[in-house]
Amino acid sequence: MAADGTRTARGTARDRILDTALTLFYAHGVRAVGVDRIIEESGVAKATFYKHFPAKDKLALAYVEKIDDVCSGQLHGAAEAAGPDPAAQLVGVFDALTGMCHAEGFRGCAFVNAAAEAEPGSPVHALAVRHKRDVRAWMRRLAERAGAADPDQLARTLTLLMDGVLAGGALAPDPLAAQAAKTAARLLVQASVAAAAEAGAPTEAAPAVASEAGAEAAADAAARLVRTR
Amino acid sequence: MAADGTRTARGTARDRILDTALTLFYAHGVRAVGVDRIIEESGVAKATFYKHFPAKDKLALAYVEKIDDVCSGQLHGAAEAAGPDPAAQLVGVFDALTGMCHAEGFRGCAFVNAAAEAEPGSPVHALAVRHKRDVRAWMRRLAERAGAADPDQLARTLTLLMDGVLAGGALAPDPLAAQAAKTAARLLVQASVAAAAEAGAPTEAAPAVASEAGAEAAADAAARLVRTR
DNA sequence: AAAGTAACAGAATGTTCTGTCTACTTTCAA
DNA sequence: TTGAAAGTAGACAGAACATTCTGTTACTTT
Repeated sequence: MAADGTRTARGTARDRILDTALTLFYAHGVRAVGVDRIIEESGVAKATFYKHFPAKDKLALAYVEKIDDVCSGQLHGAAEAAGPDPAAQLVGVFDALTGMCHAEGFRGCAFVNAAAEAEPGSPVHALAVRHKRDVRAWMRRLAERAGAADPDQLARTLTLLMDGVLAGGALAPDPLAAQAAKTAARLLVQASVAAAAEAGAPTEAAPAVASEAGAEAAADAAARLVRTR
Repeated sequence: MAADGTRTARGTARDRILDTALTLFYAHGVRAVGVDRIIEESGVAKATFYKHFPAKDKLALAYVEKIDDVCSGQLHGAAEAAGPDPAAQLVGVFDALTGMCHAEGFRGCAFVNAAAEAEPGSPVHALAVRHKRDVRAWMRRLAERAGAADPDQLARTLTLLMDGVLAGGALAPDPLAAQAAKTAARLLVQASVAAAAEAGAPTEAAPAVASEAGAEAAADAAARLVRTR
């Protein structure tokens, strides 16, 4: 075995450390897991550990970076799977949440959890902030392309729903939460798109009592909301 | 001073400990704050500390209990301030979130943060779960009294928004988040109530294309959603 | 006046954790 | 073949942390 030199059981020593940290940090929290345990469970020598990660903080940062990659990938994947229509993609994103919530050992949003343990100015916290900002910016672009009346507002609201599913999911393990969020998202997207479809001046128009098109679409969506699933 | 015997600067020794813990635990996390620091900052003797809280875990539990009281009080207060109409109360709850987000040192949902550091079976975690469940049950009752088409679904969706504001607020300090959530909540409540107002059979009716009343209300709300603020 | 209670001050203990250091082994490439 | 690179095993120092223990002060109740 280990025909490729520095690799043992699975992957590089660095990969094993990071994989182990991913599991343990997410399951128990960054502070609750000592380096000794990571070293033992990844089957690596202590010197090797500190060669790759000069301090525990660096490993924590690498952990959040990895989560960033994985999470963004899942969101983008779910959006693409919903087809080419941006409005459908905005709704499709919520399928990724369903997957996350049903994953074995789901324990809420890794960014929120990690940030809860990190000091507000720290690299880990900053990275978590950036991740959330990037997701919202991405959804804002989707909302623009979908022709939403106020892309900023829509993106904000949808990311609130997403955060709610992930964060709240750690406490109230409600399998219907993601479903409810998706249904609400569909309503919000349709209402925003429909309302924009007619109001010529999108910003600060008159009292603007929405006319037929918007009303019908919103009502249609509302009816769907009502019928739960 | 200290005319009442066992009290020193402010309140009982126990109160001072709990107050200090409230501040420090929320600001830095439960694990990050040592008992020594709490003892020092609350100006209490070590023996006194361990007399009131036999272990740090007990203090952590008391901390979450206190947060439970405070938070529930704020939510109920905001609902009452919105007047007697249950639908208005459901929306008014979101005013409490605005207050929380703008409070000095806001760092997200204390329950989510505490749960992130606690093991899933632990008392602290269980209490956080119960809190979220209670809030949702309370909102479900409000939704029932408001005549929502599906109170369960509506309560679920609204609590998702709330969790999103609180949890996400720790990362992306967005002052408009609570506002956006409230706007979306108003839309969702109106849509649900309006849709129920006409469908004789509330559950599994026909395709039920919503008629005037629901359409108008939903559209009105949609228009408001569109105009951001 | 005596006893009881609640608080104070701070030393001492044992565990846990991070990070360093020494010494030996394996692997690949020059 | 030799030597750099990467790894293994584990002892060790030093800090932090939770918890216990000893002894003192002050006020209240009997």
